[in-house]
Amino acid sequence: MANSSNLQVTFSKRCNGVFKKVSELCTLCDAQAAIIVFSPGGKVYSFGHPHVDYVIDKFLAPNPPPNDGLLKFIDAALMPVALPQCST
Amino acid sequence: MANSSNLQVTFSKRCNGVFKKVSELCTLCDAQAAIIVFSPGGKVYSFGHPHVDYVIDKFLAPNPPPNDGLLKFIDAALMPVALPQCST
DNA sequence: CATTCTATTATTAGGTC
DNA sequence: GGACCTAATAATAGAAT
Repeated sequence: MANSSNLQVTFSKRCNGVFKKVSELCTLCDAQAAIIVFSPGGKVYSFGHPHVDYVIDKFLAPNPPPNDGLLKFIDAALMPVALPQCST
Repeated sequence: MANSSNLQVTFSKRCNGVFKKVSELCTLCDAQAAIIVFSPGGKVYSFGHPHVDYVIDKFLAPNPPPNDGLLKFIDAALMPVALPQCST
């Protein structure tokens, strides 16, 4: 593809193509899926089956010990620091 | 497709196809994207550019102002607590 | 931006290994 | 589960609206 206005057109077409593919994957194969796309222009497009948020939640909070990825980071951030002891 | 073992095969093939399409969308169109798929068997497959978590954060935390949602939560978690004063 | 058109290219189901 | 093959189907770039 050539310049940056064609890029936007190509993005539109391919984005539609991907969304269609994801939709087909869900309906034909009985899968649950979510896709989030930020265009070069900054706009966000999303699709999810049964819902985007449902799939994200399921992804972020898996049943067997959820301490992975970002959640692990948050857990670390929430760890209480050792407070200075007050000597009387 | 016929029975349920073929369904698994079809899922594998189509899932790979979708991931390739998403990958192409990112590289060819300079987009940021994340996709999460739960197979009929319950296994999870994910892909994201630059990272799955990055895109999810950006999706969950709308831009204006940048310190929202999860990032805000992390900031709050990192805020120093008021230390008890030591009275002499 | 989205849609339509069309020749070209890529994906897919089904089979086999 | 994967990798490879092939005929049938679908997606895509580019130009125009």
